[in-house]
Amino acid sequence: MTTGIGTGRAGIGSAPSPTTDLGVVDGLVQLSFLIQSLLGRVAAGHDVSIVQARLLGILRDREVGMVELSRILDLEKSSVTGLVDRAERRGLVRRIAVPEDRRAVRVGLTARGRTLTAAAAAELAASVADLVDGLSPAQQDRLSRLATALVRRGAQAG
Amino acid sequence: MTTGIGTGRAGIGSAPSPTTDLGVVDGLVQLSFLIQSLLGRVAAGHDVSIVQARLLGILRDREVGMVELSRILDLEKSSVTGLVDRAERRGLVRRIAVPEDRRAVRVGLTARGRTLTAAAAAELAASVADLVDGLSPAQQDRLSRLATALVRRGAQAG
DNA sequence: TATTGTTATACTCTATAACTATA
DNA sequence: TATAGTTATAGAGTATAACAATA
Repeated sequence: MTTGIGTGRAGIGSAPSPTTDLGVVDGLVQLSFLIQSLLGRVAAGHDVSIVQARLLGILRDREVGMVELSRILDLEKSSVTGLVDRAERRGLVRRIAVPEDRRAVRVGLTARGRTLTAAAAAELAASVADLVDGLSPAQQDRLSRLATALVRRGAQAG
Repeated sequence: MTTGIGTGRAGIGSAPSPTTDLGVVDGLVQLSFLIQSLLGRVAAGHDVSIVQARLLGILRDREVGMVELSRILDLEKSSVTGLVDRAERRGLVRRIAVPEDRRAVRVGLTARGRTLTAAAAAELAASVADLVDGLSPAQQDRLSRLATALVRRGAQAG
């Protein structure tokens, strides 16, 4: 990967032999870039950015208000306004008025957005599956558990 | 995390009990967002973006030409020009002429860039270490090996 | 001709500050 | 007053296309 980020104890500069373990810090950091790269390619194949893909993914099974979107995406409200504007302009999402609160809107997928999201999710799954298919089923299972544990812990810590 | 990205088989919508395994696809995707989030916070603490931090990390132990940077970062040459321009304007990197090839430049860290990079790398290491400190040493070791294997495979597949 | 790098242009993404409308 | 959301503005990040200089 040669991302160059991490502690550098096992970076590309220092004898990158195939048997050198990266360590947990560099390993996780470089793995995150690799997964983001896969995600970026899948998204680009549908002419959307990673952020747009993330927005679509969030909306897959629910309609979400702007404030909640900004919390989930960790973005300012105004950034979400622009994000949704651009997605709406491209016919992927729509703003839906909330009868009970006339200040609020909920954002939901259009039919086109739903189609794109389903296709991209399937491609991403295939792409990641391809990445891990060199691991044994037991290793894949361990990896899945470890990733799940970290994600849960990360969700707590914020 | 509720990133919403992945297959959705174990997404936030479907009974997010603490015992549900995310599966290897969603687990890796959500983990990648978590790590990137940690990285983004560390970088932001030094007033740089993730991309800028990545650039600095690459330059930690070598000087690199623009074309090679664009290959490593997977960006167009013109994007790298802008990236290096901004980093240079902030005194973090400098362009160094190459005597043997008067078209070329090599980009290297300034003293200030080096200081920032060392501090940020240490903070990132601490941040990731904190994330994984709930895992047993054996689990951390397994995780490190699995991440390393995937990164190596990803580097091959491109 | 090929390679290295920059410039011009146009978009997306993001934050800050100020604003409107509704609660 | 507080909340939901937008607008205005400025800057970072990115790609495409065209370019200059050197190999």
